[in-house]
Amino acid sequence: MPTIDEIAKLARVSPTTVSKVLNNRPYVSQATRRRIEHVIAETGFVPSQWARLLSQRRSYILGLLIPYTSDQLFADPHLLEVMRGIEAAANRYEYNLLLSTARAPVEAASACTRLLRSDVIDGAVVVETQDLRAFAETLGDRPAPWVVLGYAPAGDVPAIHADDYGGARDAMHYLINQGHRRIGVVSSTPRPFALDERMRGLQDALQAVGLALDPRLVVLGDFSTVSGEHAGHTLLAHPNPPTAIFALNDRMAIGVVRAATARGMRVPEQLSVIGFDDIALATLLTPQLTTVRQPGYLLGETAAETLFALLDPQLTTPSAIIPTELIIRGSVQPPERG
Amino acid sequence: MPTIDEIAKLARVSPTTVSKVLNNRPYVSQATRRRIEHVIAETGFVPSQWARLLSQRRSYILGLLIPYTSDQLFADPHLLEVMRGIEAAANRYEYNLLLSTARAPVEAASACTRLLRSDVIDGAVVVETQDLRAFAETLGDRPAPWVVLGYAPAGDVPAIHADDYGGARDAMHYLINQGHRRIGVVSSTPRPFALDERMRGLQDALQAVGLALDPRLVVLGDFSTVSGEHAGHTLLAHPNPPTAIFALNDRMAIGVVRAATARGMRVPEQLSVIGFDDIALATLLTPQLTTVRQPGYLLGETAAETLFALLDPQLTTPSAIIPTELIIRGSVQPPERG
DNA sequence: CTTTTTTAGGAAACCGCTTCCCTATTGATT
DNA sequence: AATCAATAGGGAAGCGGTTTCCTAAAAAAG
Repeated sequence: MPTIDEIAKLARVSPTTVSKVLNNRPYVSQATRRRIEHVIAETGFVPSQWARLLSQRRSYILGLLIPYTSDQLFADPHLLEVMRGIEAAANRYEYNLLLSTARAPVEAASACTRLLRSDVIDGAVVVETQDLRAFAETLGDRPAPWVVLGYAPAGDVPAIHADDYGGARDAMHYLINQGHRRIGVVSSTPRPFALDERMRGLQDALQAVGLALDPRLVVLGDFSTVSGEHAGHTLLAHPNPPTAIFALNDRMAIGVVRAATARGMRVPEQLSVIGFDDIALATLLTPQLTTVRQPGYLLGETAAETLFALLDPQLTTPSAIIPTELIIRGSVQPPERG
Repeated sequence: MPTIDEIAKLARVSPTTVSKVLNNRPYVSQATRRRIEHVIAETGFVPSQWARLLSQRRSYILGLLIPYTSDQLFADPHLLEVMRGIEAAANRYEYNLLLSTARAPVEAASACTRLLRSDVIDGAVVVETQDLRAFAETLGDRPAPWVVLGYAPAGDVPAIHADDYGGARDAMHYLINQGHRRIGVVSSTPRPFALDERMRGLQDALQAVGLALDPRLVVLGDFSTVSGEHAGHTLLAHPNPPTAIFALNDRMAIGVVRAATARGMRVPEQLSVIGFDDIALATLLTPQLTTVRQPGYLLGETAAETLFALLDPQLTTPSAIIPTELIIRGSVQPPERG
């Protein structure tokens, strides 16, 4: 690989002049510029990023720090959708994406910390995790700017998340309006802030009509389809089973549907199911899943845009809440008269 | 962010000695080492990657060059599975993954070329693309080592791919054994090498029993579900429609099933459908899709491992062919007597 | 007790590019 | 014709580490 000095020598100019050409700066004559460009094309010279960045202090690399194991990441269609949004935005700014996942949940924080303290990336989108608060504190002096995708641990870092509260409230409201009174909930543990918000939203919807959540009808999963299936069985085995189940994400909702089917129950005739996220799979089921749409692409895009704004010191970047939308499809109907 | 000089000053030593400590080199006394380590911990110092790499010539960043638009990437479950494998392997070697997709198909090659010629990444896994041959030629002198995921354009770059030929041959063989004689094929355009191989495999299976592919029963899609749906309609509208359809990837197979259903046909009773890839969705359909499993995770993992071996100059790394497996589920059965 | 080897540590060059600042030439202004 | 501004280009000092080479002190060998 040639260096700028060799190019300079070949073009019979100084490295300074070559640098000017490389960076489109003025004060180079047409003739010289052309000569240098010709040599560059000839040799296939690509300036060293490292060296360039050492002096320029920009790597044009955006970190995407996902404190999960890669298995968890790739199993989550919603998160992938978010990633797609981030990718698109990064692309628009000619940034590359550096993906960092954790080998084990434990070491997630330290890997993120290292990256944010280092100068490899110009900034990062950090996906919310349990110990984000502790994480934020270990960051120290002057980390690269970052944005959290989820709920912020401290006040000073912008947080981008969907309107989990409103979405869950609307969904529950819809179930109530359809006539359901015994409603099961599949939540999860450990519970990120987003799920707290969803729980709060659905409880408020219940309270608004004088109902309350029966704690025996709340079962915990871990976001996966199989955990939803287990949860479904648990709920349906109840002596007085619910007529509707609200799973706090779509994958678990699919599990619930599967559990119901396995028990010979028909959805939505004998059991209404509602999910959260609106992943692509939701429309491929029969019946198609009624759910709350959380626009993953937009979330990712907004997070990245917020970060890019942050890279420009004079801009202030606010947190953002992305609206959700109730998508009514075929998995909910009024309960049968028993 | 502190620099090595400041650390040196604080620890009352020279930068050289600090560097020794940072890189675990000998010739530093216990006392001095401890003192320096203490200062480093105190200040939260993280050495600059850029600077370090300028002299060390390793970035510990692996490129994943996917010459598609990010939309195409994230729409392809098989490719995501491959990515998961690469991620896992990279993680094992403490490498980070730099994801580079193309904004437009056209500029894919140039972006890849730039990255491979630059020193940002230590090496790359390049997903096969149409113009890979031309691409390989523009690489010039001494690009970073790379591995192609798919079929190699030239002899000297290792290529990792599944046994597309054998998989397609086995699938077709199975259809024939089930008694099918009029078999439709949904291929694609532009056609990567992998699809050539699949076509070759299925044609050989037909020839082995004295049959030939009816060119009127070959329809082209573009890998997407909707294109499969179109293809399905086209094939089924044929005056003498096929009794089985072999879609050369699962997404198109799903489209075919959808088309059949829309026309009031039952799968597999009136139409057998077989796919290729075995994406997760294949088991969620009713009927579950019979398909050829292409182990995406293993493919990705193998590609990454091959690349890491390549990074070590004394090792030679061969290409690899990953076996496929026919997964028999519910979407194929013998044709009805007409 | 001298001589040789090993250990501990530092000075300075270097990695490849950018940038600040300086000089010489050309063109525009008066 | 003299003055001033703009243009073209280069020298050299960083950026933040690593590495080579050197010296002095301590340990081992004779």
